Amino acid sequence: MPFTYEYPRPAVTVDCVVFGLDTEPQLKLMVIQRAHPPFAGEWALPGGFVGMDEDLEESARRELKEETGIDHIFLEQLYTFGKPGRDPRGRTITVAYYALINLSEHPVTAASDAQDARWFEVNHLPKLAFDHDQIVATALQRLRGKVRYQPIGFELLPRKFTLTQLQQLYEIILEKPLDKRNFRRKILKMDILVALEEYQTGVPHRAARLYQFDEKKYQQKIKAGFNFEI
Amino acid sequence: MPFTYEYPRPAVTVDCVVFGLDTEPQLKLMVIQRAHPPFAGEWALPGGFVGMDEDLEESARRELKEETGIDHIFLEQLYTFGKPGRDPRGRTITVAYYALINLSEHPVTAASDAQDARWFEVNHLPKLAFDHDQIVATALQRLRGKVRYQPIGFELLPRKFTLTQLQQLYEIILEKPLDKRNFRRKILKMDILVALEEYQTGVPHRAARLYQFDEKKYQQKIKAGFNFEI
DNA sequence: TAAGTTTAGTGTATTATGTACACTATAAAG
DNA sequence: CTTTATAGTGTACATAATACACTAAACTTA
Repeated sequence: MPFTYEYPRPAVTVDCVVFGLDTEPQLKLMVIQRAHPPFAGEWALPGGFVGMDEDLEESARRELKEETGIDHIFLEQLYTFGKPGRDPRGRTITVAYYALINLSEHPVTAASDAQDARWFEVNHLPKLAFDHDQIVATALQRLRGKVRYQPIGFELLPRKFTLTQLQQLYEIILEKPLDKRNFRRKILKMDILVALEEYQTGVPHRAARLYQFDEKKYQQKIKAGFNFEI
Repeated sequence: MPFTYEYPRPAVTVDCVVFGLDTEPQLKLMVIQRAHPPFAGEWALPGGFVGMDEDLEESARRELKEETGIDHIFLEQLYTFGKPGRDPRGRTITVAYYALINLSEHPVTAASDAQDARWFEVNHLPKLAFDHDQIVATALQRLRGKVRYQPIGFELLPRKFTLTQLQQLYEIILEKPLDKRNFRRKILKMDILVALEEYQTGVPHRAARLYQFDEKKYQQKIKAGFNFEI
């Protein structure tokens, strides 16, 4: 049963707001330099057109891989932006996704569509093409809101991490200092971390214990209605 | 600067999940009976195609008005559904919105596109066309999550309401009983309600005081980072 | 090898918030 | 004026949030 009338249709794209964290205590954003008009040479979010037989999230993952080499990461739908005029080529609706990634385990290689792919500190972003500034602002708001009551922050850390790293992550996202003892008590009480018999290496001072996020325990606690507020 | 290549494009629609409440302690959902194929005669969410020069929210409001007569209500973007195959006519991406409405102040009149528009209790919904069941489930989840930390529930009540009505609303949405004294203390402490010098009428027992939601105070408190958890 | 430097790791007292719980007040109906 | 139905109120107890400072361990360097 095909469409009986054909209407003029908006173009549909996906865009990805990819947040990353490495050793520096600064949240970073992945941006690409556009190879083609409009806005050729300017910075923009990785993204592109939705394929006719592709699910939306699938499109987002494909574009991200094509343009930045990033694959297999946490990705969640953010919001859909569709104001007429947001793309000079004509009516375009974009479904925005946001992603979290641990930089030290995911090298980035600019590819095909993009001339260049780079990490910028979220507090020092260049002007972005289209309405991408607004999309990033929305993503930051979502991230800050969500991290407060869902432990998504682990996605930004290596698989094994110290409690100090975890605390710094929360401090960066929430933009406020946290008390070490209170933070540890709270996060350990959630009982979703496994303390490993391993310690940090290569530091010129006492080595910290490593922990791992326990996805299974977390899923169980969710079902039981447990509260993960920080 | 027009598009240089034209791709085949998905169709883009909006769908509205409209929750309503009247005197019965039951959350209701607005559904329409489809006048045309596909799924002619079946129940579905109000919605339709996005106009080429229309913002997404504008489309949602227009469709809602055309199909149900409902206008000027709380409306917020929910999620975008785009799995290939979700519409038998061909690839269709729908941007879903959810709305809250006070039934006693908003009569519903089925119009044009829809044969019939009706309220169903959310716990006794008929099978819905397309993937609309899933969209409703997502909306319910969002409503339950959101009502816990944002006072959006007022949208479901008349402008002037009693604290008992407000409490019942929370009990309906959260599906659990709340303590009267604790509830009142908490909600009044937020200081976003105005106690009126007016009382309920027409009840065969002591009349309850009426309150009004104070939008200005609420906006101020939001800016000050106030917490509205129930 | 002792002293210095740097971060890891730990407990307690105080305050604020959440929770559980039952009676009196008021208005209308009969 | 008694009955019925809902409105409206306070307190004691348990739990959670907050503020705060020292010792432990590992490496560096004199």
